[in-house]
Amino acid sequence: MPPHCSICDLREVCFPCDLMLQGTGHGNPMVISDRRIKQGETLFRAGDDFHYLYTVRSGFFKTVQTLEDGREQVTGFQMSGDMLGADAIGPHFHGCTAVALEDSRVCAILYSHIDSLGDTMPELQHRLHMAMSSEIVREHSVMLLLGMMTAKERVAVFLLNLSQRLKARGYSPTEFVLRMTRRDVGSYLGLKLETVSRMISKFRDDGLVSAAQRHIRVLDLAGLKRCIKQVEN
Amino acid sequence: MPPHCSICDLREVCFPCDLMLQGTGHGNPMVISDRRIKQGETLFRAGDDFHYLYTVRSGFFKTVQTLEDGREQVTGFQMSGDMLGADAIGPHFHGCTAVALEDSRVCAILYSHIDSLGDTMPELQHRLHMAMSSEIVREHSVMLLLGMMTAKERVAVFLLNLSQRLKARGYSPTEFVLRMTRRDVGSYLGLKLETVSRMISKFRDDGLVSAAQRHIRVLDLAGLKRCIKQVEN
DNA sequence: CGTCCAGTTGACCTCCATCAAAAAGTGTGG
DNA sequence: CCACACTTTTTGATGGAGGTCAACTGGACG
Repeated sequence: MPPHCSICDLREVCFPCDLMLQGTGHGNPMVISDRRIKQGETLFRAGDDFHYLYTVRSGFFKTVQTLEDGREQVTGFQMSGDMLGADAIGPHFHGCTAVALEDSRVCAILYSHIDSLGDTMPELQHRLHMAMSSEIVREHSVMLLLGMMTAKERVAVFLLNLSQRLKARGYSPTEFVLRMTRRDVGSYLGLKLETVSRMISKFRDDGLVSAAQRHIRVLDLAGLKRCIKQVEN
Repeated sequence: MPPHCSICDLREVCFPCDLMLQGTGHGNPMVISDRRIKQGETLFRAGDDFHYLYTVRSGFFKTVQTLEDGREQVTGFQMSGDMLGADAIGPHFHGCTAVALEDSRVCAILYSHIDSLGDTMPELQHRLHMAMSSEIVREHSVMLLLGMMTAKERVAVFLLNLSQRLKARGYSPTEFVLRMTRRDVGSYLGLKLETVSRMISKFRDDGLVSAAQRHIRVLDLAGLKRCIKQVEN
């Protein structure tokens, strides 16, 4: 497993950072880096035993939660630096399925080692806390979105958030390709795919974005932001 | 601060359990137990500096998240044993406000000590992970509720979930008093208070519950469960 | 006893879901 | 390279679940 954290592009955003370099001393390397997942394949499935936390090295994932009756919802989209699998620490098995939306690479970190390494690497523990806490914060904002926002606002928030995250990773915040279908976007936002399509068309008609299928160009960032918060409650 | 974890009723559900007994060795007690919060008062407010994680000893809280434009949503209800404040670990300040819905008591645990105590108490770290992970799981299920369920299903899920949690704490699962207003319930479920009221009235008309204001008696648990999953998607 | 807030219920309306059809894109095998 | 099948996206027409507005009821409390 060639690439180690010290030379990883994600040192700044990946939660274990380069703390893992020295391994565990148990004879096993703590990080399995550069596991590859092809587009459409799963990193883990709901119900799988929990052993590893993952961080995305490159590529794009969605996590899907399923209800007993078969209904399912996308609970998140993960890109480079994002953590996957933390919801499995409590129950000891994965509650959602992680699907690669393009060919991707991940690092896998053996959780049992993180959990028992507080003594030698207190900083590592703290970073895991930070990552999990951030996930809770993110989910609170999704709850606000799902509970309080109109369809137009939801799609605007989605695009702005994606733009923001791409920018933070050095990509263009104004021109990008969606890796997920309208159905996935709708599922994440609590909308039907037709509604997502309509809202994007509306943004196009209003001159806020230019959109051809999954290729999005944001023309008026401020205008998109103005689409939010125009509802009173 | 008289009551210590070893004699606490919540040993089984409270995440730090009785691991805290010995204090930190820094001269400060690690746990401030039995802090009292009166009905209507806040334990912390959005924007407050983060120092303590809390667990509810007795009473009932709601957490409220606010959007820039003033819209706000209830993101959770917490009862004995539940943790409060974990969303502040990452940002170092609280993102939501915790309001006591009845006179309540909490334990406060100094986070900086948890964070630096991995060496002496690895089990404590793991329990914090578990608690945070469980919160993520819970929020995933709320996302499903907000994104996929009808008003009737949401209210049924809410009542069943409350019943379940009360039962786990030794209270009657079929007869209880809501500590929150219809507006709070609606905010949590992404519904208007009138809709919540209508759904409860409907359950009453269907003989599933008897409800007089906040006093709820569940008459047909199985019937309530059947209200869920009758939607196809 | 009057005030105030929470809760209930009704009438109406709006936003988004649903259903449908066509267009555009993608992949596969001949 | 093209034909064909299949998926994704767009757009229109219609309907329904839940929001909005309003009136009324009933406890709680001074």
